[in-house]
Amino acid sequence: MNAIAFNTVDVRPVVLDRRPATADPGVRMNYGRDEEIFGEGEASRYVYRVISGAVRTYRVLSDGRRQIVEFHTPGDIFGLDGESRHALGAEAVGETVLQVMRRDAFLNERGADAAIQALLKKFHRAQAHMLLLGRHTACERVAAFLLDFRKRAGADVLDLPMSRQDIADYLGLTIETVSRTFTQLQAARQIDLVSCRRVVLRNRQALERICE
Amino acid sequence: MNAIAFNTVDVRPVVLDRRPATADPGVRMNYGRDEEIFGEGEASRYVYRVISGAVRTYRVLSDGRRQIVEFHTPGDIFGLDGESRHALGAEAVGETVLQVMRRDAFLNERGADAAIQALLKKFHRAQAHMLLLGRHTACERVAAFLLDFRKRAGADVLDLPMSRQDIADYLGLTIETVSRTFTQLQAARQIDLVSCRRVVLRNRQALERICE
DNA sequence: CGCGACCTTGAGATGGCTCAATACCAGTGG
DNA sequence: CCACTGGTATTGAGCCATCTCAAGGTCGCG
Repeated sequence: MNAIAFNTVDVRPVVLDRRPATADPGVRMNYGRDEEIFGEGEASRYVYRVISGAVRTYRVLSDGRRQIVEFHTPGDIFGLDGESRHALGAEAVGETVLQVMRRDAFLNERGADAAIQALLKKFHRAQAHMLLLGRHTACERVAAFLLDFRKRAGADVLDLPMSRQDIADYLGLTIETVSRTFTQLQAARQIDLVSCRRVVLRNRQALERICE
Repeated sequence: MNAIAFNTVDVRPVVLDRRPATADPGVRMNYGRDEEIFGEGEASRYVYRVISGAVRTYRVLSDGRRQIVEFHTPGDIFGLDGESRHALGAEAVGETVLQVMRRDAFLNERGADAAIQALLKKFHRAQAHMLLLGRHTACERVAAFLLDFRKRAGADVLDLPMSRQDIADYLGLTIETVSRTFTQLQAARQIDLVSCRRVVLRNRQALERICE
């Protein structure tokens, strides 16, 4: 089980904030490891905010190839993909707690501003990810991935909640290539693999240089 | 590296236009081939709708690698990337006419609904593109690209406005691979290369099968 | 202690890349 | 009308980053 509760930090409004009558304060739900939150093609009625844990959103091709579109960690909002139906599937990476809101409430009542901000942010991330997938080498991808998680964690010691396979499917690589790249970065003294899920960044600047 | 030009700019604001007080119907502007519409990092004050022609939005790495994030054809809206500054650059692919609107007007006054719809659509496309870049073969990418343009054109005869280099940078391939793949598809009787910019789809179903 | 899930490592195969030559085509000037 | 030029596209040959296939290794847990 994940002893890796990604951040204890930031527990946002642990309080169901007081909010105008109509607005949906959000219900909390718990999900276990690999549990499905919603499936591709399913009606999209809710929007989710990660309270703790982590979520992956993904698409799969009929032959099993999978692309993880994004990992969501505490504070992130997801579920806005697709119009009336989800274009992506979503699963909990480890034990995860989510705040669930009605989608229409989020998009409308609540003042569309929050929705627009969330969407702009997602769109921005999507662009960066495209550049990564289209034009970066394996090493650059892994370095960017680590730096992204460093940013979320706020510290150089990362407890990655996801498996190598998840990372591979996120970066558009194979599990073997991801593993080898980790090993390489360790050999280059840029990271320390304390365990396979625990990575310490030893030389952040070098990693940043790799990504340019 | 990319064959991006330094062609002489051809007069920007060909436009004048009576602009009603608040509700912004949009000013029209013309752009010449390869002319910059906005640059990466530039303040993002406007949102654009393509009237005619085509636009590419892209990012470049310092060493010249370029990823075209999206092609925009008539009816498409772009310029919503980034928050206060553009995360992408935008250039006219060929002679292009745009309708320009103030960004804040688009996002607010105008009823955020249009903005949300546009963003959701873009986000959706971005996801599909990630799957393409991360998990598709060269052949699948080119087939998907052609089908995407077929959809926009509404006919099996496509007049592609962009160069092979543009296509390559959009699909995360090299120009040579794109060229070879076109040749292959022609050999397989799935397309006809009337000229390098004019492609006829001879067997759409086969192409769809390639993309699954 | 042994099982199962996951990760790492090795060796060989390969798709797409790089480098390089050639072809095409429109414009230009002789 | 043709030769020349510059930009773009195609084709070929060899290479290399990443993938595939396969064999161990590690670790948590019953």
